[in-house]
Amino acid sequence: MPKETTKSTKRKAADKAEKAPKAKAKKDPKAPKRALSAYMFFSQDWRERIKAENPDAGFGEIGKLLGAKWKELDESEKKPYIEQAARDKARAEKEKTDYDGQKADSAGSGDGDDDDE
DNA sequence: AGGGTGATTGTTGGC
DNA sequence: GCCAACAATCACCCT
Repeated sequence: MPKETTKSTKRKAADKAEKAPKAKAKKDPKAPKRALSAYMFFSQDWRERIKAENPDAGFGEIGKLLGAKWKELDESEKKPYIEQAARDKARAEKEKTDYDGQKADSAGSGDGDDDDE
């Protein structure tokens, strides 16, 4: 039942251990990237507060503290962050839309082929 | 129609 | 430049 909450999929740590010897994994050549998550906006706003209250807090502290606060916040508190996330999502959406469109446009022409190998 | 997978996002701080 | 916990996400593609 691989569908936990944390530490499960996104574990690039173990993946990075694999390290491609030469075959560079390329899902999408110009991957339009995804969108940010509420956490990103939340952290941007809280990071200063966290450090303000924990100037000694390094990464782990801030990370855990941040997440703890995040869950402490109410939906209304996260709402503004979620809204931003939603905004970014729409942005990423258009990104892919255009990416898909431009991709289909150059499809066949074989021009925009970024081969860095 | 449903499943789950992976990829991505941002913070800090040291080497 | 990269990596690490912390969290969300959710678009992506396949069977």
